[in-house]
Amino acid sequence: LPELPEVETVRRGLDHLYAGRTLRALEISGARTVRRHPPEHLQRLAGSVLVGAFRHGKYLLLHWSGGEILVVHLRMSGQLLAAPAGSPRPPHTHAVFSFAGQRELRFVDPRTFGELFLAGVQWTPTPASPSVSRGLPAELAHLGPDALRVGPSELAAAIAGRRAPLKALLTDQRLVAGVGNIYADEVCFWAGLRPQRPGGSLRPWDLRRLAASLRSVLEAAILARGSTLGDERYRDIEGAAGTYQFEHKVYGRAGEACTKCGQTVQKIKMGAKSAYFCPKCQR
DNA sequence: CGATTATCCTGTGCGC
DNA sequence: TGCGCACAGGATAATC
Repeated sequence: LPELPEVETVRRGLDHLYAGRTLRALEISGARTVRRHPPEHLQRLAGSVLVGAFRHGKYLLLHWSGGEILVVHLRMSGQLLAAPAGSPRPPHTHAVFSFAGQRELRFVDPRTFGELFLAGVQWTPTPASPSVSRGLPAELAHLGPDALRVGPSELAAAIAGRRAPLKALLTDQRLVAGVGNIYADEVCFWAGLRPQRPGGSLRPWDLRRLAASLRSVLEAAILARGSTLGDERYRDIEGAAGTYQFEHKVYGRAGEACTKCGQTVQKIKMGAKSAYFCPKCQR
């Protein structure tokens, strides 16, 4: 579910509610929640203060006073929810972080695709290897630049000359980190480009519009605190829905009239995913 | 090298 | 009502 705007909204909530607070205890109950190292390793965070919450693409990075970095990815159905300690826990609560001041942070994830792990935890220590690449933990070194920090020329370089469809390039986290199915479609709409256009077919002005659209769509979506779709799976850390779904131009609007030109919004299959676009506004 | 496909899961909504 | 099936915001490994 969550793409960059939703993850950024959660990040801000984490920073606001938990930065500066001491983690008293943590429980990991989900069998698949921590899979890159033994779940017990997370216990070393107990007693640490959350220094701050950061984000790269769709990954959250929680920095602790002991120097540890807890990486969180919500994948398809994960949520981080703040709650008073002891209040009833929702179904599929796989991890609970208990902070000083009787506040809990729950990791809830029905589909169990989401994960938590401590960055840099190795099965066997590798003394000389640098654990940070481009300022990121080694586990995230494969990610491209964050979609909000990518420059127009950097974006153009990732797309120019590529045969793959524009949407596949935009959602390839190795090229640009943070764009998923919803925002790829919305960015393509604002850029006036069909999602199936080969990257290499884009002209310089197309690439400029694309870079501008990427930024403006993501910024507007963050202002709206993300998109909460019909299944209500995305909620911010305090349980509030986002409102950017009301501003969607094409995503999920197949068969409806384009708000700009009145043409019928089309839905096509691109690989396993659907893509939505306006055949008149997007070429 | 690049594009499809299968996989990990649960929940929901649809057609019959 | 109830059943089976398709589909869902993601990422990655395998396969052609």
